[in-house]
Amino acid sequence: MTKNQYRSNYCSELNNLVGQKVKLAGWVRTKRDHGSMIFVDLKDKTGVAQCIIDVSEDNFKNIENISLESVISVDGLVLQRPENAFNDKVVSGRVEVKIESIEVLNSSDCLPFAMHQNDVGEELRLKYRFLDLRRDEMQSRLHLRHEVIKLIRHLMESMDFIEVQTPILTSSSPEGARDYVVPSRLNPGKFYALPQAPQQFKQLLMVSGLHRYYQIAPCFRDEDSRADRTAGAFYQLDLEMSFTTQEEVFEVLEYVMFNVFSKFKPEAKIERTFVRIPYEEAILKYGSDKPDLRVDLRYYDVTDLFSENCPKIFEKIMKNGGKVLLLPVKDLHSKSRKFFDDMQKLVQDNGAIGLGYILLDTEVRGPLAKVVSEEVINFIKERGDGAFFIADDISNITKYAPHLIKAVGKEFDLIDEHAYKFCWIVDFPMYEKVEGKWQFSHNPFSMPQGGMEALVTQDPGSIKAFQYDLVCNGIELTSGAIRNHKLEIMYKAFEIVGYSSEDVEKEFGSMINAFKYGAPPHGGAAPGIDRLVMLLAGTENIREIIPFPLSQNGQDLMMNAPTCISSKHLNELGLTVNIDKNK
RNA sequence: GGGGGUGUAGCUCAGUUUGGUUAGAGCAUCGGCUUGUCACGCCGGAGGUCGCGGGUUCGAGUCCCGUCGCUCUCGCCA
Repeated sequence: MTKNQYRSNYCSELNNLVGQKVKLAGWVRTKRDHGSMIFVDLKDKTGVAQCIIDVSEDNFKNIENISLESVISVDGLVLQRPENAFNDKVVSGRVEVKIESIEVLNSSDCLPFAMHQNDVGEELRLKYRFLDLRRDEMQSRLHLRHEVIKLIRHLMESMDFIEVQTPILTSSSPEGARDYVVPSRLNPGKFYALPQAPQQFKQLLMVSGLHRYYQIAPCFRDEDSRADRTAGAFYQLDLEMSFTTQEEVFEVLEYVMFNVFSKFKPEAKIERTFVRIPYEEAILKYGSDKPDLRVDLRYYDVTDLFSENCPKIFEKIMKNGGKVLLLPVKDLHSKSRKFFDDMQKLVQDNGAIGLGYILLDTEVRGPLAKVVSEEVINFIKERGDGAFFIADDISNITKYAPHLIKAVGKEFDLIDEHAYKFCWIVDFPMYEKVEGKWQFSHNPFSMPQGGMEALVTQDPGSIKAFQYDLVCNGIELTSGAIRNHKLEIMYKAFEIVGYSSEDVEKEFGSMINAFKYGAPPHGGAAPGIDRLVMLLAGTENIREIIPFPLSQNGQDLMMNAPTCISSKHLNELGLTVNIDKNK
């Protein structure tokens, strides 16, 4: 502890200083006025110290008017409290400071909300974020975020990764999310884009001969926000390795996640290595490529059991290549009609046509009882005493199947709320068909499994990529890939989605050019830092662990961003604003 | 861009279903009392453009239309 003009000690280190003079500085958290004597709880970074003002002494006239959250510095004597006044809820609760002199360093206006209040509306909290962050709960979130990032840096450096800063002003790229753009004064009419991720830069660093790169990198995507997706900027642990394999990337991230969760969630006892689930299997078992493995339920693909004796209602779906999935549930027959109606409504609200179910108790009951075969009944019997059926296109099933599995899991108490269940989703399809045209289903720079031969000989829909996600509790924490570092394979891969080599060179010129000069095989991933901290903090929305988040509409309610700029400013940039101001 | 929720005192909310006296409560604030409290306590006062604009009505916090903020969500997020 270095003494300075403001303090000699912190509030939580007074227990062994009885009889000594100290100087403390901090915020007036609460005041308790007993007439001739006032208790002041002084709060600093370490905690709270109770200070006493004896108002009968002349030098404290009017001091009872000192407002809450004012910043003060006090000189005083540390005293043992009377035994009946111990407060063991506070570290320094057995001592107190008798104030001898007090200096108001900055007084506070009347507060917009009380510091102990934890039901303040988010709008007000964002407007007064500096006060909101002063609350204990938010302080601990700031500290958690710092500790997580500090540990990550340590872990990455222990594995020979070096941190490199990449540009914030870069060029717009055609694929992906909407860009945030910044007008260029020196190049009127032209715009920078803020990077959606340092994707191309980190690949270029691999070409530069960097062995292992990482960065706590800001990423900017101009898309609508969600509870787990903030507007504006978010942060990734961006990493890339040369001469690497998918397995090696997994090892690195399993090491990071294991250490981070072991430190901050030791009671969760997470696995040292994570289960791998091929994309197709995840979709059929959980209806999702980000399954929440805490829920002890799964679907079964029973399409084949319906190939003969197909009930009429499933006929059309199956003819068009749809699937029939079965969700067996124990004790399902005990549920009321209302529960089934609720589930029906849930899936329909999320795009399902309907929801079938069968109950097996003394007899076979339910809307599908009459139409399914003995074989199906037996299949259910082995796994429960009832089951839900969904029959639909796979692309549609993924919209509601995860909701159903979660709701049923909740109803039957089959969710281990305190667990952290990780899995790798692997073998993502390279392409998907959208409105009759092939598109990259993920990152266009991923290496197709099977390389050039696969691109030339296989149906695009059957080609898998070295593309993987790391999922925890139904949240996509990481996306990554082994990259395509061979130009001829790149051109071919783009050709399938309708890009000529000229198009590719035009859109991704810098990377294409670099790949002509000795690009090593490389790959990496990018875990979302905010989502990781959110998981560790257990908050309902991601803004709780972001110091200064934007609102859902992308506004900073404290700084009043974004704002209009002056016409002089616009002229300098060669811009005219073309919106109806009256609107 | 679509759908849902929400907006009343500085804060958290009641009142809106069924239009009708001066729009209430708790906390905070202000004044008074108070020497062992610790989110101290007791007494009293002040505090309102019911988000904003328009309409219906003798009369609107309440009904209708429009609009804005916040939020959840679908689309979107290679």
